[in-house]
Amino acid sequence: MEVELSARSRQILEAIVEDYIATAEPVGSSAVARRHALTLSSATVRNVMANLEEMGLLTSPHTSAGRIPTEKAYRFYVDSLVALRRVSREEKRQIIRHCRQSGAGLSGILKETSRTLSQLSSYMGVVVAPSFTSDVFRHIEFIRLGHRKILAILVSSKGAVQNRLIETEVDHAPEELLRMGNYLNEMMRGLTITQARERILTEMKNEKAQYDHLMSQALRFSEQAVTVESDEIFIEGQARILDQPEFSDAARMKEIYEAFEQKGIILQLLSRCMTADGVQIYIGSETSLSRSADISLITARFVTSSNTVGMLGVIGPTRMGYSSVIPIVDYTARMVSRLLSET
Amino acid sequence: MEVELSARSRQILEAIVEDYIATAEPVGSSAVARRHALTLSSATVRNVMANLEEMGLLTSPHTSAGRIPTEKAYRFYVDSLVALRRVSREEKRQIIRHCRQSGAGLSGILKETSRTLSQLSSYMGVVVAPSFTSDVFRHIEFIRLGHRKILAILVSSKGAVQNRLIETEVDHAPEELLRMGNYLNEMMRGLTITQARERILTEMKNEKAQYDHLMSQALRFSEQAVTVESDEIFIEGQARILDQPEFSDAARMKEIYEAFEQKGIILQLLSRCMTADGVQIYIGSETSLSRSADISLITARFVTSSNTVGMLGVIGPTRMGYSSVIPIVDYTARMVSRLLSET
DNA sequence: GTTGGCACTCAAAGGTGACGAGTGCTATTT
DNA sequence: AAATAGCACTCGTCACCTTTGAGTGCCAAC
Repeated sequence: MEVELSARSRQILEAIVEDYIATAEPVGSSAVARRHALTLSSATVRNVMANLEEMGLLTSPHTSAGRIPTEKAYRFYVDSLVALRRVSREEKRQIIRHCRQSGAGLSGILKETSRTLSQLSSYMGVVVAPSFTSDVFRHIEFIRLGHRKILAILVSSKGAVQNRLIETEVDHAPEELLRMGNYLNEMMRGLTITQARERILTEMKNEKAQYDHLMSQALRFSEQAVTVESDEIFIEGQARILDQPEFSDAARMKEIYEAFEQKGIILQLLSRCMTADGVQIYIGSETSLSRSADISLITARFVTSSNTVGMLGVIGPTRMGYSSVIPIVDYTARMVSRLLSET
Repeated sequence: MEVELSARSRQILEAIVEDYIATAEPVGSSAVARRHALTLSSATVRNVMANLEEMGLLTSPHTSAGRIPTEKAYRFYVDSLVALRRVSREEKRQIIRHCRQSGAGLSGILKETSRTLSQLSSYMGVVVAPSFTSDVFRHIEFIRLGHRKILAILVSSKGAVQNRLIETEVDHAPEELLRMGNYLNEMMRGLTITQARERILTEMKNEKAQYDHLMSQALRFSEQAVTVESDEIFIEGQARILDQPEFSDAARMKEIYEAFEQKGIILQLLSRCMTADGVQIYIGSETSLSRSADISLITARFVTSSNTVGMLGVIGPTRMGYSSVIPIVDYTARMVSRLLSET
């Protein structure tokens, strides 16, 4: 889908896209001629615009309104027109400060990052925690909470913690639990969570384990503990999207909010981005989010020292301030990667 | 603010409130006379309605519309008119099932509860986790994650887990961390988190501790670990509120969503409910949530075996189906209490 | 190739009047 | 004296119309 355009057409298209991003109103030929101090009359611009419309880059909502960029136009815009803004010193400061300040483990950092993204972009921030499964196992522990109830705590080397309540058939003494823990910690040292899980399953079939009651118990408990729940995902700044005029109507918004309550959808979407490096941009239907709502998504992945991969980004209207959001997402991903690699 | 009303006035008021709850439209005199098969003409109803308006229980948006209940009317309605529906067998089944199914510790249960509340009421469900602080301390543990980085894990007897990343000045060997943990676990056995915190602070001034380097380190770490973050709060079903006609306008909704992003506000609100037993109902301005938005809140507290208290409830429009939501909240609170007391 | 001019289109905004739901008052019935 | 029927009145809603103006497309002129 290569688009060939003369320099002038490009210039005009850029002007239209940026105008529309700024105002959310269809932009007319005279507005382009005036605002951009091109040495062109509106009539000429009109001719060019007619061309662009024919090429599927613009549409008019009706005959006597201005024109609106299509998805294709946004695509072209971000691919070859947009002049990326620098991330300002102040923004950098904010990103770094927020990354660091949060005290409460991995979740805390990521949640704070999501909030920062939302603040700086004025759209929604979204962060998907690195999948636990490829993290390296660090520690497992069983704590007796009460009669026949124990809490399993699983810690990865990145500080991600997962805990799970387990009901047991018999009551276990703390010493037993300690021995189980030691046994498992020994067994799973250095493995990733996925590997650990496999190891547990093979061990369970092992003859020796089957005769040692305590060991078989330990294996069964740990099998529950390493079964990973759905990934953590942080979406912040949902209210901000209401500022966008195109979402001021209730039906539209409902669609979006419902999409987001199904966090699974986003997860699926984002998992696609995991493979590629650098900033990824999905415009409108490319997001395969709710059918019609004009949503765009700018994401980048971040990595940790143990090579697990997470995702962060910004969700906003197609009519989004790409020139400033793209660098922010990029920079934030770098910072988070650096922070998480300092282990 | 006692309101004295004749039986007939009460009946009519009830009819109006319920009609309005059902339709969200101002209700007129003839509608009342007809729908309720009272042996009264619309003219008579009009007289009564004029009375009720004088008493501040009704308002008319304009001369020739029907009338709308005021906050005061809702208050009176829930205090002395409403006929509570039974919780249906099916609803009970759902509540119980959802409470139990969730595997992932306390947070999981509470989140699921919030979702269930939202589903059954068709409004928003909200759950505030029992404040950790009055929970009994169970276990503390330090895990070395990497160079000069340790993870502190604090577990309460109810299975609530809090973890915190700590950067240390020197690198600690696992054995040291183990000894610290043992020391602290011994020291804080049987105390509540609050008491444990105090204990730590007094110990830190203790001479003996000041000379034992390891001990003083342990105390400093644990002090960070027991410092409680903001309470956990689960709000589910935010999209549902968009179904309510009175919130179909964007400005209204924005107000609400912003209020909820500031979870602190809700927390403050809910903490008031903690003291009282049974179902609490806050109507409109009583919620002291966003000034104007017509929001009501139905809450009940739940308790755990260790006597910590959490809050759950439903947030909806003032025009809410009180007769069915109140029993649902009540029943859910009882179930959650029972579930959490089974330790 | 660019431009000015002009006829044309169409949504948005404003105005008008019929309609009807609902009220308040009063005279009348029970 | 309480309940009702009747009636004039109010006022928002709806359907319909006109006006306005931004914007287009096309053509003839530069």
